[in-house]
Amino acid sequence: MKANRPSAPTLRDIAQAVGVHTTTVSRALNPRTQGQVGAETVRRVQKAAKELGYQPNPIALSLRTSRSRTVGLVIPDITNPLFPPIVRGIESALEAEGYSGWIVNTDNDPQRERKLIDSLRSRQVEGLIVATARMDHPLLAELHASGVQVVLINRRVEGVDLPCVTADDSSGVSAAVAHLAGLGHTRIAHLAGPQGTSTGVARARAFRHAVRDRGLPDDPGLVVECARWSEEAGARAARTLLGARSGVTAIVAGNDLIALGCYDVFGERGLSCPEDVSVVGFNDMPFLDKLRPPLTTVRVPHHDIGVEAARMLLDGIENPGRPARSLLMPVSLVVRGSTARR
Amino acid sequence: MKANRPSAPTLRDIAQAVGVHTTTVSRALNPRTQGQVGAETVRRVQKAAKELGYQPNPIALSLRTSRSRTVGLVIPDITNPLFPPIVRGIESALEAEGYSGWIVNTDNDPQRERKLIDSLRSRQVEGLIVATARMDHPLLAELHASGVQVVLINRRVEGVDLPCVTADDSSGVSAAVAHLAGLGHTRIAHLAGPQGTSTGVARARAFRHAVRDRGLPDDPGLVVECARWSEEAGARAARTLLGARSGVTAIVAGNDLIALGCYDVFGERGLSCPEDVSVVGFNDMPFLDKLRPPLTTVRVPHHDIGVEAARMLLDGIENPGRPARSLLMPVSLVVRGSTARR
DNA sequence: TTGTATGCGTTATCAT
DNA sequence: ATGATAACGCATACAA
Repeated sequence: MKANRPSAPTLRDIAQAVGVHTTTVSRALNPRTQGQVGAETVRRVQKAAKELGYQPNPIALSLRTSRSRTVGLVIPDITNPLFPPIVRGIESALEAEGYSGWIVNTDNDPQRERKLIDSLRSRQVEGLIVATARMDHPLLAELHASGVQVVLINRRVEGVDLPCVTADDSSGVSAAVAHLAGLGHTRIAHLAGPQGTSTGVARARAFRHAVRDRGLPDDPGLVVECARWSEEAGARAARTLLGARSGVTAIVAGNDLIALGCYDVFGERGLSCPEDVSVVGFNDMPFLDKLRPPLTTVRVPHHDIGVEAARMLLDGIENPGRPARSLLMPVSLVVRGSTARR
Repeated sequence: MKANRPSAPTLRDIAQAVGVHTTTVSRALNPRTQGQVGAETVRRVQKAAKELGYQPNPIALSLRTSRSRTVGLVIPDITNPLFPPIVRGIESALEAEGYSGWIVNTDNDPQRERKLIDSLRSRQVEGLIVATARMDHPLLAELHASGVQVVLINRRVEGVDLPCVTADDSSGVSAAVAHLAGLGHTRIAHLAGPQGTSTGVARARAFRHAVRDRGLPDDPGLVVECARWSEEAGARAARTLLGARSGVTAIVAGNDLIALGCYDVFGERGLSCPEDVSVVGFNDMPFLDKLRPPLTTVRVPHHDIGVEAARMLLDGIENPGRPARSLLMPVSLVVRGSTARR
């Protein structure tokens, strides 16, 4: 036997209960239009609404208004420990304004990304927070051109003036290099993130600057690009770097996962960290303090990045046409056990 | 200047282009009703639809049909590394059937949970996958009673016959105890998860059975309950356990986070693992192999749990009234460095 | 085989 | 201050 599920009460139900027209109920319940309705009527409508347990139907509302109080969260993969804290930050800021977020995972597949964003748009999301930007990203340029509200996190796009919230990559890398130089390291290498991403480029550039500023060798062989921001790609690049017998004693990894890839290669080659080689990561993802050895890394305020990105997006939704801002979030070096005096 | 964003084409646009009525277009595009339309008309309609880039409007569709091809994912906190793989599993199974999932984080707050589930329901989700079940959970009982499709993961609810997908806790704990006993440990303790959750109870019960079956002491002092499934709660319980000077040489932790709490306490007390005390976790969350020491744990097929839960839910949606099944997913012990011979 | 009419729940635009 | 009407995009009972 099917459960007897009474369908949710509508404006019409309230109207009937109170003895007024649905239009009046709508106005009485909408703070913006409440003034148009008699005070006594408002009172009775609100009472009835509460008694019936009225909840506005967001779907009907969307259909009518073409809005949804919803934004899309476009990330590569929620399985990357970087993203959950950002997502929570985003959602807490959205929630404060009565919005909510819809998460999609693109797996860095442009086709999939396009499909998912289409689906998001067909659901009338009012904006997009995008963490998958590549430097050359036609889809984002397209969206921007067609007036879709977009905020980028962690990444930028070349030649498109999109608002973004990123970590201060330059300061972070610089602090890492300073730390290693202070420990007496002179041949410092960089396992760079993919150079198709602005973050990869920014960190690599910052690395070269930092190294040069200290009068250390800016040998091209000391920078190896990783194909992806992953442990495996990091390991591959670390093998190249370490195979070249370049006398490297310290590595600035593009991010924590790449640093983990280094750990794997140290294991393979019988190198010990930090005795033989020091490593610094980037991001400070969870549980890094419990690794063997605990990873020295650059802490990034993920939650805050999410909060700021959400605020920026809501701001753009409310004030379209406002010029794009870029927010640089402060980072800090967290010294743990993976770095030691040379 | 506002971008000229042409609104998405509707059935009406196609109808106009082809010169038929919207009804005909609707039928021609709907596989189920295509037979009612002339083959030639179908062809022309489909051609026009493709040319115009028609995408059905899911909101209008929802309003009309009270469905949404959407399900709600109710989890405590996406920041817990346990959940992302499950979420991905769920989404891949949903995607295959044209469904998608909407994630909400309850933070284990019943008020918040109710609010979020209300919001999900008002968005016409066709079902719920719930990971936040407590043994006594009136809200879930309510939902079940009112005919909402629900599938539980990781947890069960007492006295309510809800379908669920869980790890085989009993086998996992049993394997952990067998492993430790095989290493010569006799005083084995259990840091149990919250006893308000079925998982906490199941693992604790399995622990006592396993210990007794081997003729080892089933001392009540050897089981300490953690207030939450967290590192901090695990540490607190570990302090209690280790403070009691009970001669414990091995610990079966309720889950990996609790095991990490043990690591913290070992650090505080100058105990070394596995020399002084062995620890086994549960779940095999990411990066455990890189801890100091690498954590021996019970691997749970998170992705598969997600896949099965989603399939079960879709099955329930398509065939309401089908009896609830409980699916037990196989686990396996992963031996690493946190356990050693006594 | 195709078209007409209606309604899902809401709000905007009129009119009263 | 309130009501009547229409429309958002779609699917369906009914008519032709």
